[in-house]
Amino acid sequence: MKNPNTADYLLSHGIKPSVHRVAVMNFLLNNRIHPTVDTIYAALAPSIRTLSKTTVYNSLKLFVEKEAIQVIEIDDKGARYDACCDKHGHFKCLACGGVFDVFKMPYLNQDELGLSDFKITDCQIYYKGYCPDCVKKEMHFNSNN
Amino acid sequence: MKNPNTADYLLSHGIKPSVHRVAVMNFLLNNRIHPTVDTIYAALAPSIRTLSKTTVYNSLKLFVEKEAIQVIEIDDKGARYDACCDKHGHFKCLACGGVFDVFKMPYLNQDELGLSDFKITDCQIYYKGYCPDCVKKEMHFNSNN
DNA sequence: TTCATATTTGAAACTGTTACAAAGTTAAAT
DNA sequence: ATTTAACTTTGTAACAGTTTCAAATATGAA
Ligand SMILES: [Mn+2]
Ligand SMILES: [Mn+2]
Ligand SMILES: [Zn+2]
Ligand SMILES: [Zn+2]
Repeated sequence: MKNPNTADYLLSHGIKPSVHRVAVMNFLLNNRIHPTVDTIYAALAPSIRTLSKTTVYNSLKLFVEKEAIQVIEIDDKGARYDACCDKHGHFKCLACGGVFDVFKMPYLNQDELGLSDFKITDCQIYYKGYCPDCVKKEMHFNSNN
Repeated sequence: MKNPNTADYLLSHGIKPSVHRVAVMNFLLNNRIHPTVDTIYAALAPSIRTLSKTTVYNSLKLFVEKEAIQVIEIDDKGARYDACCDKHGHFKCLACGGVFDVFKMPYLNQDELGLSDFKITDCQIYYKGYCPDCVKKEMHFNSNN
């Protein structure tokens, strides 16, 4: 499970690859589901008995700072983390809570947007609604997620 | 201050125009600054001595449900509220906290996005960075807002 | 005035996240 | 091997924004 590529990936972003950090990064690289902190912690805690949730928070925050991953703050139900740093949008299903990539994005030019005099450091595009599976199942009225 | 147009606006969205609701809606209509709950409460409390922050929360939630306003959840520092329900993006300055409208948006077609089988109910576009004023003042390293 | 209904309040609960001091780990220098 | 300094991790408590809820208040029709 301790993929050597994962340690190299962290090193290439100036992150010291501790055992816990490698485990968290590895999970993100191998589970492209935009997991929450709780999902990551729940998945890793059984096999890493000494892992604390604070360490998951610490690691993810560090990864984001070092631009090894990106964070998706699509609602106030818990941030999602994405090992893919390419510019892309996200769709969140209000029924099942799943987060889907939206890679086919229109080209956005800073001048065309009327933001010539701004310094843009980040752009996030969020869609919400119901995913194909939930549309089929008519699961249109769920509450949480 | 009790603008009759504001009561009519609420009524047209199926909202009973109580004194407090009219005050909150009125503030949003006359202050297009994407205010937070705290900003609204701080502005109204002096003149409406009996106003509670919970009522501001209640009113805004109702307005959003009835689609009389829209909510901008651009970060976890407090939701912003916008009397303009037209589809547009927002830019938040990381230095001064100001939220700016981005009306010149590219056209986004559901099929072109690869979301043909999804049911899209909402789309939000968020930019972050530094506004022209803060770029000039080189206020690039503020913490809060 | 009475009654039913709707609104508002204030306090407490809740959620995701952060701060922090103490404890543990690592590895270079001695 | 031992010391030392720097870094990592932990667990708890604090924090911020928001929601819940029962009690209090207001509204308005009969
Ligand atoms: Mn993604
Ligand atoms: Mn706006
Ligand atoms: Zn779904
Ligand atoms: Zn600014």
